[in-house]
Amino acid sequence: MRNTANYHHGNLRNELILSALKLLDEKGIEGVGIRQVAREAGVAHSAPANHFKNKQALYTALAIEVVSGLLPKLQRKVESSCGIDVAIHGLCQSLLDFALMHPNRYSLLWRKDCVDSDDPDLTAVMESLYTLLLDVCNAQAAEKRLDVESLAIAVWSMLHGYVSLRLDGNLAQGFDALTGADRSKAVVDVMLKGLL
Amino acid sequence: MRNTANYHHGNLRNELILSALKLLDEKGIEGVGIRQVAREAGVAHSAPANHFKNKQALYTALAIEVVSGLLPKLQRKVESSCGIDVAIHGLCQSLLDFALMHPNRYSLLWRKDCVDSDDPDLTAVMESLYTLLLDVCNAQAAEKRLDVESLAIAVWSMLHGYVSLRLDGNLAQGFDALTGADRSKAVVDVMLKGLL
DNA sequence: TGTTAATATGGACACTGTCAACTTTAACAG
DNA sequence: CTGTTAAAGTTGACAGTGTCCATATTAACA
Repeated sequence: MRNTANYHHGNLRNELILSALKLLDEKGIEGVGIRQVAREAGVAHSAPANHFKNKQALYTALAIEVVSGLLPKLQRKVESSCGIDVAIHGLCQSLLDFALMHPNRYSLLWRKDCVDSDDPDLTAVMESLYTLLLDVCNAQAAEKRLDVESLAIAVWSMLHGYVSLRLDGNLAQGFDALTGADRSKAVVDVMLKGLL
Repeated sequence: MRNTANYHHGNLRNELILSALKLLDEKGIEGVGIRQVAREAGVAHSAPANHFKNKQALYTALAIEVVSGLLPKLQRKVESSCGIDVAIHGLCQSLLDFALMHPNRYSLLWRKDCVDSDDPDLTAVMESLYTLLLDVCNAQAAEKRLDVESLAIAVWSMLHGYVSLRLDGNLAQGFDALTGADRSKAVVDVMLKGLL
């Protein structure tokens, strides 16, 4: 389970995921095919079949890898924030940063035509994400007498929507005409100020 | 340019788009291939090449068709609303209804890996959509002393985000715990109440 | 040391998008 | 009315894909 040079690779599954991640970052999900991943990893075109029964299974494992990399960053950000307002802002900003830095990784998470949404491991990490958001919204919801879930969904919708529009190129990166602030900061501010 | 039965079809381009639309509704964008569309229309696998130089070009024409069908509905809704608040709510609700009724059509519009975002005809209809939103936001923005664009982007982000999450199956269709209203209505209310 | 199961290989199959050569027909000039 | 031309349809081919199968190699273990 350690060597890399022989017939039996020993760690191919992980290496395939890393190759897939590289291809994802470089060319988007369309550039991640089973055969291409195999080429990138230097193995035969049919080797991945031993570790992923499907292309969908490969994509699912890739999505899990992405979320697993994102989750601790967000958790650290929330924990290091003092004050609930700061925590929400920090969470939103961190997710925005991640999405702009790794657009293809972020996009994959919502491609239900690629990923197996019913996979228990994937749903587990996704629920961790959602739980993180719920915790941050809890205090606010009580104070404002709102249903926690409705509030969380509202925050999550705003953020996800803005990120998606940015990534799809429908929004230019501009500046708020009144405040002069960077638009993404301005929009997040406008949205959160309204809700909180 | 009239007959449909002969070697020269006369109206194949439109018929191909209709076939593509049918396949899109039934199986999602993955089910819309050049050969499948040709089969659905009952022509040879290479006939579409005379009308669409690319698969991307076919998708782009399909997206234009979708937006062209959506746009007048929204315009009618806005015009028939008295009061700017009602207009915004109506616009949001109408778009939400459309997206939930034709999820695959809505999703296609944001698949920049499928569609040619630089196509002049597509950008034209998309800008019509955005202009509609800007108009509706204008009065509100002046009153609240906000940058029109930041406000419009915020509204648009919220709505698009919520719709996307719903369509991706990440949100169950539930009810607000406090008001008992349908969740989608509750969330739209929460978001708009905050902003307006 | 011999057996077994895991894992990698190469070949095959149906399917795809795209291209090229060909056929049919509509449109139009004379 | 006729002959030419270009548009619009056809078939055939090609490389690339995901998936399955039989085979070969080797790690683990009795």
